[in-house]
Amino acid sequence: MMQQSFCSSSDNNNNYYHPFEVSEITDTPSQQDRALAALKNHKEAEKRRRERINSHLDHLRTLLPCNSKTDKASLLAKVVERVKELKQQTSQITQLETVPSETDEITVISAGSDISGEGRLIFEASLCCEDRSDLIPDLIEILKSLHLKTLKAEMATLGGRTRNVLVVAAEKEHNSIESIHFLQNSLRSLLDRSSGCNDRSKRRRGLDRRMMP
Amino acid sequence: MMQQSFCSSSDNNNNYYHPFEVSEITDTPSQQDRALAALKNHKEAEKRRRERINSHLDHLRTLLPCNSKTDKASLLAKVVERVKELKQQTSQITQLETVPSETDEITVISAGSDISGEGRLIFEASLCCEDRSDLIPDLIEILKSLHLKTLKAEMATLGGRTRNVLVVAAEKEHNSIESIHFLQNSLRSLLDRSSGCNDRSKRRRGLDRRMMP
DNA sequence: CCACACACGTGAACC
DNA sequence: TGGTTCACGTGTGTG
Repeated sequence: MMQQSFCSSSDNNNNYYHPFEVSEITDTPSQQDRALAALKNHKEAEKRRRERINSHLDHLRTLLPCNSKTDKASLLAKVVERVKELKQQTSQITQLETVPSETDEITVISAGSDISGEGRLIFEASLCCEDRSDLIPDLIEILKSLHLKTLKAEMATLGGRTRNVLVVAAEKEHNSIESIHFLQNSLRSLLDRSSGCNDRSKRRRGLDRRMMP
Repeated sequence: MMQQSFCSSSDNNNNYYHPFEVSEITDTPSQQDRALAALKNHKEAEKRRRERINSHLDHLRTLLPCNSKTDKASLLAKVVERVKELKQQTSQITQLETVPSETDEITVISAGSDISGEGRLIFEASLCCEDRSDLIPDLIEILKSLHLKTLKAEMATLGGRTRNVLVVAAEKEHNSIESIHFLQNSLRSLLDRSSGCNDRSKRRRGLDRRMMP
């Protein structure tokens, strides 16, 4: 190790004051000094870089379920897993358009947009119809019967109409297309139950109101 | 530098037939062989280790909003931020007890349980009272007026009673204690508006029904 | 002794 | 040019 720094930087020859110390290289003393200083600089900069990286790694160790003795590689592997996991959990929990419209609507779409498909199937179901007090209980019953887990629910009411947007997760063992159709049909029957008791004469109660601004 | 590759891999001295090539070292030829093989092994193992770490770093690069040319250190800094952010987002989006009780209740608690206090203030507000159709719009109006962002809303109705559990976030510039009291008072007035029109004679409509099983 | 993981100093490459 | 980042081979410590 020592010979590295020796032969690379500290070699100096043709020193005017100590000509015998220098033998085979043709650098001037000033060139020597400069090279030496550069090497020292380089060494210190590299050390700072290592410290910066390691400090971030230590920080990550405190954020994950692992002690301070876990490998760098294992730690990074855990980090990768955790980021993927958290990303999937939160990717669908974002802004949705929840303002009720004047026309009844049912939409059920697959929302598994991220690449890592190792999680559950995620759907976004939207139901827009006249408001009624039993709507939510009925909706809950439907989700329960279909074994769907609600990750997020947004509800907005405006002028007697309501829009409910649900992000739901189905277990992996279920078929994606089937689950979508079941949910669509169930919501359709729910909407049919509501029709006939419309009350369009209600005045709008205010401006845009949404659960998640 | 050269002597590294020289003595490590490509050179093969310690030839039994040229013992004089080794002069000042006291190792026997077999010892030399073993040392050389060990060094080669070591070199290769270290390379594998580097590749393992870098492969995880590359994987992380694909998971974050950054190109493939970002620094290791900057990348790790981004990862730290992202994990903290996602952790906070999802730490509060977990199971909550949402079954309505027979007694009216209002609770507002600070839910900023994670150490990193650089995020928004997070509260969990729970309101349990008789169900009425205007409850949700009124609740939305309150959150809007207090500039609170709803991260999660759970609602359950059971036998004409309802429990709403909200996880809300307040901007950093607001005072934590003040926001809690404002929210508590607003919910109290909301509950007062409901009282007087109770309808306890309603039969329970079913068993436990909750939005998020 | 060997397998493993880490820090170090250095040359190369890129602005 | 100098400043910064990377890969490399090596020394060292721990199990």
